[in-house]
Amino acid sequence: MAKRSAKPSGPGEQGWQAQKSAATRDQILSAAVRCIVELGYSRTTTMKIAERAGLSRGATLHHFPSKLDIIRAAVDYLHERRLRAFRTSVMSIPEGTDRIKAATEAYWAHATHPIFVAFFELSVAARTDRELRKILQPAQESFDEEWYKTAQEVFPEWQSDKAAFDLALSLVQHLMEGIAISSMTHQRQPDRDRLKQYLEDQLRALAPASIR
Amino acid sequence: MAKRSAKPSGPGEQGWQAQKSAATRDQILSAAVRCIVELGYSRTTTMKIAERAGLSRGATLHHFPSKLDIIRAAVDYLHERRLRAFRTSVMSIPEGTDRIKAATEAYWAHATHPIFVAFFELSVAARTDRELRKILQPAQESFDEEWYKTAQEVFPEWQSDKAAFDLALSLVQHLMEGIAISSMTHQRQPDRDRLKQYLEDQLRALAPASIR
DNA sequence: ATGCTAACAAGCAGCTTTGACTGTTTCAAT
DNA sequence: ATTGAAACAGTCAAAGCTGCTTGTTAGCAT
Repeated sequence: MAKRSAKPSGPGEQGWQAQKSAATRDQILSAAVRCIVELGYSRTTTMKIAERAGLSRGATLHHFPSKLDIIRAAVDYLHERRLRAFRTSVMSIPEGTDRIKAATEAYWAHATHPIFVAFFELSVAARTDRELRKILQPAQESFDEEWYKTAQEVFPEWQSDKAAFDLALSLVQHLMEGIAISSMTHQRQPDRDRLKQYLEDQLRALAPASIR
Repeated sequence: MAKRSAKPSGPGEQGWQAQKSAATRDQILSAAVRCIVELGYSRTTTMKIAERAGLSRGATLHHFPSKLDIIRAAVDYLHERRLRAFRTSVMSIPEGTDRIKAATEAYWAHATHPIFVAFFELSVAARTDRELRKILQPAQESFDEEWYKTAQEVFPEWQSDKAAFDLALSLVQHLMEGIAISSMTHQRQPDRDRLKQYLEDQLRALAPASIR
């Protein structure tokens, strides 16, 4: 076998083992998320996760001693990525463009992303699973806060009419998620685009004139 | 033991056994629905169902040879009651009243009813369970049709503007269900009443002047 | 009254999943 | 080089769930 770099551990770098370990951890969590999306939460087993991660079941159990530990880590993993994806997509809205259209598109992209599907699966399972709910709740609340703050940053001049702003956010959130969930469970939804267009129009009506 | 009526089986009546059997069937299905609502679909087992129905597991397996048979029957059971509840609540709207308010209240009552919760649980499970989806799909489609027809009957003069009518129905359905689902998973939703009021206002804007 | 059948009860075998335990290889420090 | 620890792999017992099969009671027809 080829000898690797003799230097064991630089200041910022980590050793081979730690690096490999982190990579494997990510593989496991990624596999767990894929399982949740493809099989649903209840059919997600440690074996299926290991299989998709290309590891033995013993290996995954080495990194995460119990199934719930995987889920716990997967929630953090999902939360981080959801926040990042959402923030970057919203923040990348150019100055002069139609912010309302861009923001609704951003939320729609979020609500149809596999990450959202995974969160949704977990949320539904958490309804009847106290342990899971305890794990999930902080992430949900954190995301809600963050998305509210982000919206405030994108529409600073809307803060003059806080009631309308809050209503608009609620409307976006619940309607978008209603449509997205409906498109997950029922497979057809003929009015999706029309509803999205309608939502945009209504948001414009709620927004101050300066946003239009 | 007291002798029961010697007449074995009148034309419309059924014998003791058949009557008892039907009652037990209903107990089982009712227990199954309670399980789905309280435990979620995946944690609903034949043992838990039997326990809640006050029967042995063997007895339930006598009436429904497999678990999926119970689910199949439970879907029909739910579908029937959902339709009946929805129809009666909508049809009982008095002539002179605010039909839009009454109809939205009716849909809200439907979306927060345990029957809807059960259907929702099943829908989510069906996303990743082909067998269950095959069972559920007809009931879903049937309900969608029925609720569309019912709405047409309640608002006959709205049929002049079919596009607006369809949009309004989609809006009600997706927004209401979005709110309802959100209130199942997240436990708080401060803007629920405000959103409901907003929805009503928007429906009035979509409706022809004759409805107001 | 006497079979016959339906309504239940109870136990058993097989499968799946989980967590723990044991063994093996690879890395890193002395 | 050797020793210790971490990263894996594989096996095992325990528990839960399902469906089948056998046994018991109660209604129904002849």
